[in-house]
Amino acid sequence: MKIGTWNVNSIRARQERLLAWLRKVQPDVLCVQELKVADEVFPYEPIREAGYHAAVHGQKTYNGVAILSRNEPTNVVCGLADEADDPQARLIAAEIDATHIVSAYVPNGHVVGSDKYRYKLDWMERLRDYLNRRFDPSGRLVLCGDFNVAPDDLDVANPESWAGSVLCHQDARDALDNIRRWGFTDVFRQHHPEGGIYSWWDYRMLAFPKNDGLRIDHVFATEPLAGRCTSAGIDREERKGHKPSDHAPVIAQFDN
DNA sequence: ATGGTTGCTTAGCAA
Repeated sequence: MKIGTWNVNSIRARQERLLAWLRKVQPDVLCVQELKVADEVFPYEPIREAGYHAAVHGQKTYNGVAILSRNEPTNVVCGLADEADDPQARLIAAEIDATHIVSAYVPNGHVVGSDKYRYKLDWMERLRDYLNRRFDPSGRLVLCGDFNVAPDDLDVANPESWAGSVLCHQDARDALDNIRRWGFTDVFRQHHPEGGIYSWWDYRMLAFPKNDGLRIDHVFATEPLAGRCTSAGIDREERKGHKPSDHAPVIAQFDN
C-alpha cells in the first residue's frame, strides 16, 4: 500500500499537475491539503476519471482537505467534531482497506505570540484529544498532512534563520511530539535519520533554488503499519517546473 | 536592508 500526502495550495490551480502525478506515482491513497474550494466546486469528475474516489471537506478560499483513494472510502468523518466552534476545514478521516486514514492541515500560526499561533497550539491539542476519542494506537492508522512544524533542526536547511519561527518554535515542536507520542512513528524519519531532506520551500527569496527548505509534511503511522513501512521519500521533482505548489509530496510504502 | 511570491478574489488576507 502506497500512501502519500501533498499540500497542493489550491486544487484548481494544481489540477493538471495533480492528475499527472497520480498517473505517474499511482498511490493507493493520497491525503491532500489546502484545496481552497467549496465542496460543490471540487473537481470530482477528472479525479474519478483518473481512477480515484474522493472524500472531501472543502472550504471556499482557505483550507480544505481531502482523501483520494483507489478503493472506496467508508466512515468518512469531517473535522475534529469537538466542542469548539471552528469553521476552518482542516481535517478529514476515512477508512480504506481496513486502515484508518486522516488528512490534516495544521494551522500555520503566522508569528509566535499571535492569536493565530495560540489557535495552532490549541488545534494540535484538540487533534491529540480527537485521536484519543476515536482511535487506538494498536490499530491500523495513518495520520498524514501538512503539520506546519519541522520536528528537528535536521529538518531545516538553515536552522539559525528559522529559529523561533512558528515552524520551528519549541512549543510547536512539543505539540507535534505530543501527537507523535500518542502512538505514531514518523516513517520518513525512520528511513532517513540523517535529515537534510525537505518538503516545503517558500515561493519567495529563491528559496527552492537555494534549497532553503523545511520538512513540515509528515506521514505518521501506528506500530502495525510502521513495522511494515518499507520505504519513504519526498518527490522534490514536483517543486520544479511550471506552477508548482510550494510543497512537494511525501510518499510511504507499506507491505500489506 | 526587515526584502520576496503565489492564490483567491478583486485590495487584502493567508501562507
